[in-house]
Amino acid sequence: MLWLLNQISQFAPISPEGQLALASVLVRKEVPKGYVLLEHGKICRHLYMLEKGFARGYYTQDGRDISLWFAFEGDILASYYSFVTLKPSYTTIEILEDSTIAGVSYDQLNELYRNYPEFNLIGRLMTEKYFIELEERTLSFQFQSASERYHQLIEKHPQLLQKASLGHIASFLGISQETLSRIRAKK
Amino acid sequence: MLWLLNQISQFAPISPEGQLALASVLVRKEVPKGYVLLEHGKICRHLYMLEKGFARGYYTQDGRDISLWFAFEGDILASYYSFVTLKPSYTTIEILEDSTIAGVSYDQLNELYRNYPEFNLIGRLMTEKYFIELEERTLSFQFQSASERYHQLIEKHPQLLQKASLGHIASFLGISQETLSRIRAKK
DNA sequence: GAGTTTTTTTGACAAAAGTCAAAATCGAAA
DNA sequence: TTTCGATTTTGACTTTTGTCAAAAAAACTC
Repeated sequence: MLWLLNQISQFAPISPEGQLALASVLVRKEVPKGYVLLEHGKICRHLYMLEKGFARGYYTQDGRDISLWFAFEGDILASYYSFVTLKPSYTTIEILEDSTIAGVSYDQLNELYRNYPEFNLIGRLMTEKYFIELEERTLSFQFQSASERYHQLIEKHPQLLQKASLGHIASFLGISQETLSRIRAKK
Repeated sequence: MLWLLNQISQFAPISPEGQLALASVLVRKEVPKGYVLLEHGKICRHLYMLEKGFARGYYTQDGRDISLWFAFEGDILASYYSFVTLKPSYTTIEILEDSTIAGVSYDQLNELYRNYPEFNLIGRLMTEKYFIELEERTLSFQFQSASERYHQLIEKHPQLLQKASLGHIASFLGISQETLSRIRAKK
């Protein structure tokens, strides 16, 4: 429990009452490798943070799946889109390593927002953070070649090579697995 | 003034006091076509909304500029990245049609956030909205061909063809102008 | 450790997109 | 209207990436 409070209060300090209220609704779970946290087509009703482990989100298109993101420790596990709009998620969330997750349900979070407005500040700052990260990713598609995107990704997350398959990484970069293999081959 | 209050309160109702406070710090400006609202390298210290007119944000790379977004009425004009982090903006914001803009400065907005916490809710909801739009754009790069991206863009914003040059649109789609021209040629 | 399954790499070819240069078209100004 | 300048299109060619199939390598199971 403490861990998540700690993570969140890095965005903005939380009052003791807020901390208590959050702690009382927090859910903490151990989930095994292969577990599907959110299924395509279902509504995302929980906002989890990955305390320990590894996961990814992906779309399915014409039978093949395309990675949207990888989650490391401290990252959010949710379909923002579905969680915010309460519409069915396009994303499937798959646990890739035995993990510990902690989070709150949609209803509970909105209770928190209502009763402890300070959480709106945190919510805003976290959303801003993820917005900026996503912006960077969008720009990488617009500006960089596949090879540049790959090398930059590996530089930022060297662990990724141990944790995810090349197929997962290739689809994340928006290229075929063969192209990624060739990028890796040269130099 | 009323217009902007109206727009914003679509995200969440604002108390009369909040409305007054916002109104008292709002800036409203007429800016001519060609005006540069934010220069690359400068810190974005204002959050404007486009009341009327048309604008775009772009990066410059190797002498050529690449459109990041187009802004229609009701859209935000700012470099989120720079505004949130107070680091120099990579984006340049250019007014493409005589426009009316309305907004607040960084300091004033943070005063509002501090004195009227309800604005954090609005800030969060607006950021969420833009996050989801950006997510869609990112996916389009990962999933769709240039041709699909083009047709979808035009379907969503038919006015764009009247307002922006093909060069601007091509760079927004992440392709060369010649490729866009050829996409348009076939059917 | 042999055999099976999955992942990764390689080869051959096709399709998509980029580049450079020139031509055609469009629009505003004289 | 004519002209100048910018935008858009077209042509020829190159580079990048995709696809399908097969081979090689790695990981897993018994």
